[in-house]
Amino acid sequence: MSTEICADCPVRKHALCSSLDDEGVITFTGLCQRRCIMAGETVMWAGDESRICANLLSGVLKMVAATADGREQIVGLFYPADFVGEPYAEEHAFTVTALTNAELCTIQRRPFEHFLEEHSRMENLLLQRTLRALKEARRRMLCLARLSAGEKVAGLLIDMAARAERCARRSGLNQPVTFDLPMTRGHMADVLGMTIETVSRQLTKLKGAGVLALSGNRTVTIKDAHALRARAAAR
Amino acid sequence: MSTEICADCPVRKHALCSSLDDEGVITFTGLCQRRCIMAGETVMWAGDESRICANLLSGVLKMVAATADGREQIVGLFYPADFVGEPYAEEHAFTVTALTNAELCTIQRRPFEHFLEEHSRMENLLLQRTLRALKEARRRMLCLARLSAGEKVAGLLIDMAARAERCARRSGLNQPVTFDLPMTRGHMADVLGMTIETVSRQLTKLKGAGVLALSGNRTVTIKDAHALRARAAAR
DNA sequence: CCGGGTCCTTGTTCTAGATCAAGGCAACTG
DNA sequence: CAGTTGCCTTGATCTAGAACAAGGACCCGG
Repeated sequence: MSTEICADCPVRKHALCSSLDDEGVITFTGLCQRRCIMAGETVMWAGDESRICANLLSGVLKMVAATADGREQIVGLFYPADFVGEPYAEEHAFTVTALTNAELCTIQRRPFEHFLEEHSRMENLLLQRTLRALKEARRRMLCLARLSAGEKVAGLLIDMAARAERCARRSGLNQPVTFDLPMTRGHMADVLGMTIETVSRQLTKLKGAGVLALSGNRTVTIKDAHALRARAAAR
Repeated sequence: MSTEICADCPVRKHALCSSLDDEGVITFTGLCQRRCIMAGETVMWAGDESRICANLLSGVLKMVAATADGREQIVGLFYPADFVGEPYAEEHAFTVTALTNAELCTIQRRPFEHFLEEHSRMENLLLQRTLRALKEARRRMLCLARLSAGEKVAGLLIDMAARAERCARRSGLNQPVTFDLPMTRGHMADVLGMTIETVSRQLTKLKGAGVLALSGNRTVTIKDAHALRARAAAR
């Protein structure tokens, strides 16, 4: 019965849980609890005690670092099947907030750490994912520090298009030369370390150059992927 | 006999190996090989096959990300007892170069991964370190994207002073209100995502304000730690 | 159909920091 | 010890992008 919660899990093939055998899943499920989150709602607050971790089932979350005087930087985005939380940390270093409505499969941090000890395949998978996240974060450091506004925006569009494409594949759809941005201009600015205005201007420029078409605020069509890639330059 | 290599290991209490029991150490040592590196020498090249990992015994290394056209960003610094390398990755994403003469304890990547499988305490320690490195990288993203030149330099000085202090503690010395920068202005600029000139100007400004004293190019004395902290602002 | 959100675009001005340029100061080298 | 080299400082100028400001498009509730 406790496995039933997993029967309809949209990410059971991709989340951390994919490393578990049937018996492991049953134990794990017993420790988990599903939770729905509304867009804009915060899941973890920087400075709060780190009590829960979670697998993201659906929706998109942002992880935000902030200075004392309120400047903000998005330091990570989470998509379905991603693991969220800070095991082994006493308190959260960052605030995690939903960009869209979302669903989480949560687990208490301590029991989770304990579970890892006894399920080294999951521990190993988490290690591999953490290493990948670290690599990604380091790449982003180069982006934030050294790329121009144009390069940043082009790069982000490519990332988001790739993400959309993968999701489309998964759900069997096709051809996402057109896709919806999962975030506002403001969030794009927060990811790229720029202002809303500059993001907007760069998009307008890409549109003017015939690289993109924009319809509505969120829908983007990549008309010239080659040109877009050229503008992203980096790596 | 193979353990002898560890007998004089300067970091055996702090490196990944500290998670091993005697028998583990013996096995591990058999897989390791010490290697000396000259300042300026590169240990791993971005794009090359990821064949080795290492524990740093002495010296300081930098990890550099670069764009195709040569812009560079230091995305990580490694100090004694730190783990270097990219397990589970087919190729290196970043270039690792010695800032000072250094000594490494290297191990082939594949055998290392295999060893982790069988020594879950080490795997767990690596996981914890990787999580900490990730947190650190994310903090740095905020720094790179949102802090002013003055805040960046003040913050880096505080970090380096703290690092120097810890090393001094370890080796039994005291009072490192005065310490040596482990890097040139150019490296500081590469860490902070700015230019040499701006770093230099910020240091001159701090000196002028009586916060620091500079003697020679590398030696720094923090005269007013409180003021320095105030200038670092962030977090 | 109106009023007030929220989000986005566009124009103008301003500035932090990059870029360009010129020395200064040690430390080596022959 | 004159010359070279590497690293650092300081000054002058330039510019990408921030900051400020205004208005437009869309949506939703009454």
